[in-house]
Amino acid sequence: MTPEQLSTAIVDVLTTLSDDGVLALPDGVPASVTVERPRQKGHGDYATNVALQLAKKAHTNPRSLAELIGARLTEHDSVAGVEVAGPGFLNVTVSTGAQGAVAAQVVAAGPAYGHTETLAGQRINVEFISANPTGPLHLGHTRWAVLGDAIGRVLSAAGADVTREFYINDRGVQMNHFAASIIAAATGQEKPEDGYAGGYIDDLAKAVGDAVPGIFELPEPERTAAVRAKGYELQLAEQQESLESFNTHFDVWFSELSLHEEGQEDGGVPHTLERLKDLGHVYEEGGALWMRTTDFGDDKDRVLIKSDGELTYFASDTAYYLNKRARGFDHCIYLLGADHHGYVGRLRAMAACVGDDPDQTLDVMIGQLVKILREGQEVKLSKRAGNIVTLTELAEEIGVDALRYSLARYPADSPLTLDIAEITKASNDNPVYYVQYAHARTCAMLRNAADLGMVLPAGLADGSATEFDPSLLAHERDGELLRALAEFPRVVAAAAELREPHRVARYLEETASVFNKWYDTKECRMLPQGDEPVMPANIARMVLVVATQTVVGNGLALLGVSAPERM
RNA sequence: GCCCCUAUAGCUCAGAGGAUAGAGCGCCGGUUUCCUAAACCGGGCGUCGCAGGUUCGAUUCCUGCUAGGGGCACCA
Repeated sequence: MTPEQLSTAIVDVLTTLSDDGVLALPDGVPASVTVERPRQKGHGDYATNVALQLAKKAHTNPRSLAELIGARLTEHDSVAGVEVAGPGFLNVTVSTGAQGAVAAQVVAAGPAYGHTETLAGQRINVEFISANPTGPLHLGHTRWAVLGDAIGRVLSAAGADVTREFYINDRGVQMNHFAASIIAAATGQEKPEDGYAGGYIDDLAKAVGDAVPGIFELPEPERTAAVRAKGYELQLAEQQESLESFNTHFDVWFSELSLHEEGQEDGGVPHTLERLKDLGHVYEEGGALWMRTTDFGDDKDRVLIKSDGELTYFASDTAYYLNKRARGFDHCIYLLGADHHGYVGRLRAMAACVGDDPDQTLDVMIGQLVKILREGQEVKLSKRAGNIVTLTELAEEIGVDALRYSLARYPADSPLTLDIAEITKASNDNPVYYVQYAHARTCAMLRNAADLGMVLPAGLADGSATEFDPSLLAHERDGELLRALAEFPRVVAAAAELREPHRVARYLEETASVFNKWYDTKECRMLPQGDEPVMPANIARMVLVVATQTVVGNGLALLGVSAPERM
């Protein structure tokens, strides 16, 4: 019996009581009730506060209501006992067989276990990183790479239709600075004011020259245009490769420039400006075109076209938003760094200006910045040469799994300090290895089981597995592990709804710990010892181990971290 | 001045309004004729920043303060 099934059982009891006229609920029977794992041993396998919640509405006191519900709930086949405790909690003990059956449910679901339909029907666009294609991705992008990717995976697992999108800022003066910097490096000139520096520019200059011989000898403005195009191409490819090798995948690489091209209907910049004018939210002042975002809570109005005729970044942003909406997305998630939090107000106002309710369609997540310690010293990021910490370097130094996991286990709004020494430690001190080890351990056990000729019972999916007796998982440790595994779908659903993938990581650490304790319990040995024959209890525990392997493997997959079979 | 985030054990941090607030690290001590000891067991650590409020119940929600970080462009 999973917590969801228990919740349903309690709702059924409430419905019965209500139908029988024993209980009067003015607002009707709730669709679901809260079922949680009590922190305290002795408070049952599961507890519900339903009586505390409903007592006032039902004009009774919590304890009497709890007694009433408890009496009926006890009759349920899967419920072994119910106690009323404290101010009116119901502490429920699940029957051994019903609890053990969870293992079969997990194994039957396999890679789909943990997936739900809680966000089914939602089309969600997750935009993250969205760096300028003028340099390598660095530490500042790495956290969003991990979180955005994991949020995408978790949303998909909750049934949403997800598109992960990278917005390429390939338009604007920075692209010309970029080209000028490459040309300066190639021709041995001083780097220009506002230019880009760093060793990667020298490398890029060489690569551009190799790719297009004679490119630096072209006359202007052909030279700048050609260098800009080739440099952009190479730099974008470098970003894409580094993300691919970081196990971070995008469905769409969206060019800002494309918003300005001919033929863009919905979401094209000219079209967007027309639409805004029609909607009456723009005005001219001082030779510039403004959007009246203050009508919708922004601090000040924002410029769309500068007095020199140049379009602002905000004009592209607005067009891009409309473009996403025109592509059918109900929710647009933006992951931005804390240094961009000032954008939240204008993005929301902009959505309101075009007739949307930002509470419904916009989800701007502001992530706090990451500090990194090397040998106890903060690594200072600087745009000056040599002081850039790139995603690729970090992944090489720390390892993709350890880096991803270390960033994924904290909520986005928590400021974060990563100590390189700590997260590169290949030991149980390091949560990533602790979790991966639990997975590797299940694999080792199952290899041994296979050697002994143990096979997983057939028919686990439809409950016809006669060789699996769930009531043999009767040890206290069996119950703890089963309840941990039963939690997984709720954790994934919560992670998706709250856009908090760190919940998956924390859950995995907890589950790995419960599994290791189970493993060290003599009474719960999965393999027969010596020349003992394989008993039904060994088979039952084997199902439990496969279930654990499934959950840990599925959970790591949601974080984009590998689940090794050996370590 | 205005806005956002944060404040929980010595350190790094979890903690969808629930019962006696947790984990890891660090410190001390133990466990292996037994499926991977990258594991497990034991030992102590707290005015949940401060003050009000909502609630049967607040570390959690609201308000005000205090402290730290970040942000307030016709930049990209």
